Amino acid sequence: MPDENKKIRTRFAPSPTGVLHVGGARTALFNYLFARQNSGKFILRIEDTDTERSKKEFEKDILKGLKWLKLDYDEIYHQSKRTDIYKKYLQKMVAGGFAYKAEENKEGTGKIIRFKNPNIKIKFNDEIRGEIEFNTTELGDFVIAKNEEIPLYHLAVVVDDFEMGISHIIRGEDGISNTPRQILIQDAIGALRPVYVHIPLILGADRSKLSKRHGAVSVNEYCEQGYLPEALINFMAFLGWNPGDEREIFSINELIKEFSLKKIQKSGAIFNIDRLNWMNSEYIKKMDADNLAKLCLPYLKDKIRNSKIKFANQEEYIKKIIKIEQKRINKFSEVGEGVDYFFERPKYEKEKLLWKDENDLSKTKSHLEKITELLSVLDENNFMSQNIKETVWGYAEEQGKGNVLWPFRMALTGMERSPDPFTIAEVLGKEETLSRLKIAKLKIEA
RNA sequence: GGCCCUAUCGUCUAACGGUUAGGACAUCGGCUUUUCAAGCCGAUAAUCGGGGUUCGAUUCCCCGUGGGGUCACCA
Repeated sequence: MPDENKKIRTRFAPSPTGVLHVGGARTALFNYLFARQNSGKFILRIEDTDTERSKKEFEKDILKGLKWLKLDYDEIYHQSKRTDIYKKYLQKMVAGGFAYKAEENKEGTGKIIRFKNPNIKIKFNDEIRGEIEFNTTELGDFVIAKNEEIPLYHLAVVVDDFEMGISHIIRGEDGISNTPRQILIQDAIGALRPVYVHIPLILGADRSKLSKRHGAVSVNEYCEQGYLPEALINFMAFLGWNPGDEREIFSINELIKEFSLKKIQKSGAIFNIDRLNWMNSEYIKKMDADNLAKLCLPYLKDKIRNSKIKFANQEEYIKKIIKIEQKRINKFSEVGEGVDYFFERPKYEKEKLLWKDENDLSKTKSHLEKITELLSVLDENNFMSQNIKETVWGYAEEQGKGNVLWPFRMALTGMERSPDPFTIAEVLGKEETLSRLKIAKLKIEA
């Protein structure tokens, strides 16, 4: 148990050698939650000591992703700007006999610095795994810097965590094997040992660590596809953590309140996009119409521009479509899928107008004529789904619902699967609905 | 391969050593001879194997096995 009075400080320390994927974002989230829960500080540290592999574009991606997820940090550091600090420790370690200069480095820019391994057993406590023991003999005299100016990962991490007063190191399970080296360095520089929390990894479909190969895309791509940050946060939190009861939907504030290191899972979790989709759809269903319309609109732009339908009131028309789609879509990018009939007249074979239990097209034609007749008397301003349904329903029940409603729907959409014809007719409006019914009729006659 | 971590439905997971092993996603079916969806209801589906400890192990211990991670002058 950490000292009650000790300031909680956590950090997320990505290296900008790749995008921010869900694995990294989830690590950031857990650090964020724990810091906020304890009125502590959440620190972002860009580990860009490797100038070869570090790229500004990746750093931008990471920053952008954290911002989108609203995981705001209290302090930010770049290791590339801290070489003087590392140098100081390096010199101290060499002077103290904890490290020594060895052979010339590969670039020929000075001598590498090796840590003088005391070859001891290191025991440390992990908050979620308990005691872990390593024999450091197998580590050898590992390299901690390419030269005094160029520190390597282990040295930089330990110095920074110490200098920044990090109380809890919450990181991926892949950090476990790095821990003994880091503890060795800690002891050498007289640093306090932080609390270690190694969280389980997020795995790809093939059970291996998330990497570029299987869906380790930037969280920003989830943004582009129309996922809500709140949904992604909720989803990621439940990968390796749960509240212990059966609740599933948690806002960030609820997470902050209920998050607990003790309830973190020990084994890895496979990233399951179906579950993310479901969760996102839950959040979409709760959105108000205006906000939803605003966020969906970009995904409809092309269809609107190329539309062959003339809109009486485009804004209303699109809003109605989005309202219909709200129940259906998992993410905003799906809003335009399978709704082409709202933007152009459907194309279909006349045989499609036949309900499965019917084989007489002339009957289908008379049904279409009857629907046309019934709808003609409806006032344009009353051309609402409910009214349309009431107008047609009696006839449909009398003739067999499938016999009447299937061709009605087919005439409007040309699709075997779509929303019901009443809803669609309302959106299309009286004029367009009647036109499509007429086209269907002519098709049969032809 | 060495070292380390780990093991409940297909997936995410719940279960003070005593439960008909629970929930969610996905799948399938019903409400519904109008469809997609939503909703409600229902179904299929799991404690890796072997030894212990115990009156009793999903739970504790050991050994296997499976899975993962890590073994750079990367982070």
